Formats: sequence, C-alpha cells, structure tokens
Amino acid sequence: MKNKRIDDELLQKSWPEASALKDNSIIAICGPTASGKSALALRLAQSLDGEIVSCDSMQIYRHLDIGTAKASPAERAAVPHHLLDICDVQENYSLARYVQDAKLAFADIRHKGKIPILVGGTAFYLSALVEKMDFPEHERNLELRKTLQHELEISGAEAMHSRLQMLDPVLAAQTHPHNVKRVLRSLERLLSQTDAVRQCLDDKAKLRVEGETDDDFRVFCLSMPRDRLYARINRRVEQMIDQGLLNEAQWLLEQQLPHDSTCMQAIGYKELFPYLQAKVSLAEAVERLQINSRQYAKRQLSWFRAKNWLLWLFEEDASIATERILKQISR
RNA sequence: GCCCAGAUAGCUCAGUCGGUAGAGCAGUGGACUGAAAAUCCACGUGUCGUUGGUUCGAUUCCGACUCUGGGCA
Repeated sequence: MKNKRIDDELLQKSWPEASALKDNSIIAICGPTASGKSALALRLAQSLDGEIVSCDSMQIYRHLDIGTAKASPAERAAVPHHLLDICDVQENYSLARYVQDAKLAFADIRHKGKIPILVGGTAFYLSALVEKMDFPEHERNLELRKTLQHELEISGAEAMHSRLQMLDPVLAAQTHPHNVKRVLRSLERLLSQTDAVRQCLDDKAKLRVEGETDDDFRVFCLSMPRDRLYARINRRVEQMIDQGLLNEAQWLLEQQLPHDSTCMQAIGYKELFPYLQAKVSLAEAVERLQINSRQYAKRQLSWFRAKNWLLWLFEEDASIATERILKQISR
C-alpha cells in the first residue's frame, strides 16, 4: 500500500531530454535483485557494441555461479564480461579494490573502441564510482583493526562509540553505537591518520583532480511493482535450487572458510548450510533464502531511492526497456 | 463417545493474582565513504475462538458450544 505510492512517485519523475553518449560515457544498469538487469544489459551491449562490467560484490568470486546469478558461459561468449571470477573464495574482496578494478576495465574497453556497460546490484560499489569516492592506501590498517576488535570485546560497543565521539563528534553522531562494524571502521581510519599521512593525502587529492578525466555515468535503475518483484525473487530461488544450488553450497561449506569471510555472507549459500548440516528442512532453508533475498531487494531499493543520479525504469519487458534506454542515449 | 491440553498480531508464542495486552519472526520505511548479498535504526489496535453466567468491570474466573492437537475406548 505504502510502497505503491512510493513507486508512483518514482514513476512520475520524468526523464530529462535525451542526449547522446560521449567518449567518457558509461551506461550503468542497477536495480534490485531479480529485476532483470542482466538480460537488459546483454541486449544493450549487443545493440551498442559494448562490453559488460559487473558491479556485484559476490559475482567477483569463482565457483559461486548459480547463487549469484552470474552470466552463463553462452552469455559471456556473446558479450565480453569483466570483473566476474576474479577472486578466490578465500580472499576478502573490497570496495577499494573494486573501484580500481572497474576503472581498469573501463579503460580497457574504451581502448578497444567499445562502450562500457556497468551492471549490477551492489549499490555501494556503484555509488563509489559515480560519486568518486577516494580510498587512500594509508588508511588501511589490519593490525589496528585487530586491536580495536579486541578492545571491543573487553570494553563493549558503547565504549568504542564514546571513543569515536572524542575523535570526531560529528561522525559519531551519524553512527549508531550499536553499529559496531561502522564504529570500528571509523576508528580505524581516524587513528591511522597521522599528520604526515594527511598531508600526503592532500597532495594526492590535488594530483587526482588535475589528472583524472571524469567519467560520465548514465545510470538507469530497473525495477517493478513490489509484489511482482517479490514473486520473481521467489520463483528465481526455486529455479536456482533446480539448477543445483545445493551442490554449490555444499562445495562452499567444504571450503571451511571463517564465518565472517565475505563469501560466507552471500545470500543463496548461508541459508542452505543449516539444511546441509541437517539442522532444518529443505523447505525451511529455501523459505529463509527467499526472505533474505526479498529483504535484500528492499534494502537495495532504499539505497537507490536516495540517489538523484539515476533514472527509474519500471519495465518488465526487456526489449521495451532496451528501446527506452537507446532512445534516451541517442540524439 | 470419554478424558486431557490448547484456541491471544500475518506466523510461533508469552502475559494479564479480574481494570481491554507484548516478544521473536514476517512486513513497511530509513541510514550507509575500504566486510556492503554486510551492518544498523525506527514503526506493534489485535471482535485475546463463540456464547451465557458471576462481577462496578471478564481476554483473564465458572458453564456450554465450536475447532485443533494428544490419549483412552
């Protein structure tokens, strides 16, 4: 009921006048899970002679194919895909690495005289590219993180938040004390910033501003009415099970990864582990998987709605959606 | 047919020594600067099965009925 109204509001936002692509243009297709992004991107790539760059934090990993809805070998043969299968499940990939990898992929594609088409549902990754977030080397400090983690265990979440408050009251006010992950990350960043490092950052930022050409992102957010989307999600989960998702999950389970590693958080796998360990029934595991997927879609939508740099596209028919986008980017 | 236990929010249940109720899950909205498919925040009116009785007052006590489990025949 309420989301119906929100959908209507988004639809009423009209698109600006069509304008042609430039040399530095990147077409991006985002949207909630199971909205049909991949199919749309594939058509676009074929019509425009483009290449696809994935914007997905889990398709990065090798062997996670069915559960992440990765493009099939046939689709990859038809259109080159970048940033799929570039990581082992033992690795913990990151946003910072993604930003670098994506830029390299864009350059590579342009070098071939083709158009980069960015596709995926990881809103954080997309935002980092579009909003040009900067990630200096210096701020990474795994040892410090360990120390902070240890401190958290003895002093508790509130104490860590108080500490953040002393270092940066504004940031602390924006970060809920219970959100331990974010509190620790903020502390990690602040504590590793010495004056020398800060100076270095400034210099680097200046260089960046002078040297870098801005990418021109043309972002489209594909979606549909909530009940339709949820029905698609539920169906897709069933299909994944039919395609052998259980085997993939079994394989991942056998890798014996630490519980907090990135891969173990992937929706589509973690829900099946309890079943594979005979703790719940298959029906229960599948239902959990469907619920988590729906909740994920909801969080994605919440993220996208907050952005003003994308155009909403409520269209379930891929060929019509393709036409609309082609019209929007030609002149 | 008899006995016992249930019947409370979409689901699982707690509770009210009688003054019309609350958790978890689900749902909705939101946040998000190096784990992000992660993490976190906010939002709780429902004939307390139906119907009589006792009572100033019943979802709460008593009776009958209906339904659902379980047991005995």
